[in-house]
Amino acid sequence: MQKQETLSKNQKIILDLIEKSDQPLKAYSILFDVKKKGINAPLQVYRALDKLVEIGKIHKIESRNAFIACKNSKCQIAKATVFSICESCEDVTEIHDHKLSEHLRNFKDSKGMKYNKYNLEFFGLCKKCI
Amino acid sequence: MQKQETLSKNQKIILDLIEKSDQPLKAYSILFDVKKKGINAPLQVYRALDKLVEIGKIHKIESRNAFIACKNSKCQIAKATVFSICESCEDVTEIHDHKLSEHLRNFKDSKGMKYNKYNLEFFGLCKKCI
DNA sequence: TTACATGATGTTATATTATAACAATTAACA
DNA sequence: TGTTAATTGTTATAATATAACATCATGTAA
Ligand SMILES: [Zn+2]
Ligand SMILES: [Zn+2]
Ligand SMILES: [Zn+2]
Ligand SMILES: [Zn+2]
Repeated sequence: MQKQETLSKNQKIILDLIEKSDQPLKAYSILFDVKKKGINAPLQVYRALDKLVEIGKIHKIESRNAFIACKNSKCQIAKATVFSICESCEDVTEIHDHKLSEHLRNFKDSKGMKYNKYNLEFFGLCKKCI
Repeated sequence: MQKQETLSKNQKIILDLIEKSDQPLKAYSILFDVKKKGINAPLQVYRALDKLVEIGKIHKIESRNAFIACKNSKCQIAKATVFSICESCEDVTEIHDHKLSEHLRNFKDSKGMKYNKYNLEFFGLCKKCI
């Protein structure tokens, strides 16, 4: 079987929903919303989420246990992500900063570890909440 | 009442345990271990963990839902953390890299957000697991 | 010293997030 | 066409985390 190019039915339903939201969605809120489309169990949601994360269509915001669509065509693989998170209104934005990415991509620690992925989350207050 | 300087009984018990481990511990594994010391409920553990995180004695590894002691006297406040995580053996190390910290501390996004905290997790394979 | 405020504790119950295990179906492909 | 891998559906359960309430201890101030 060749590598999947098209999304499956459940994957499409769930990606659509996440893409329509500009903010991260939680798994059980997704579940609630897709029940009308015949997706009834948490596992169906988590399986689709896993796949979508794997192929880089969405990212997981680890500190929030929530999922947001990737709007950057460049990060087709979710291996290098940077987010800013407002601790007041919980607004989340994916950051694409070339200089920062370079710096992180080139980072070498003192232990000779080989990195293939990173996730950076900045916390603070957005303009509206300052 | 002035700001607390000494840790409470439960906080001490739980910090001791985490400091004895060089690897992150999960809340319910902590709970299991401290039952012999009279801590019986998850909430007692989570309350101590919250406090210890707040004062910078421990850090939460967000992608693993686990807690590790801070061994750096400088990061008394858990506001700027960098970790390397081996995806094979799950070994976690806190990274203190001056240049990287500077870069992250000085990072300004295009939206004018005011940051007071960040957390960066690198994933890969450690020397033993390559 | 009495009242008050704050922080910590103990306890029961419950909410939230995520996976195990198994059976059935669908889609690519040799 | 038979084989394999991916996906789906379903039930149950594991793992992570918080709500709500009562009590106790300690520092501050009238
Ligand atoms: Zn992205
Ligand atoms: Zn905000
Ligand atoms: Zn630290
Ligand atoms: Zn390793």
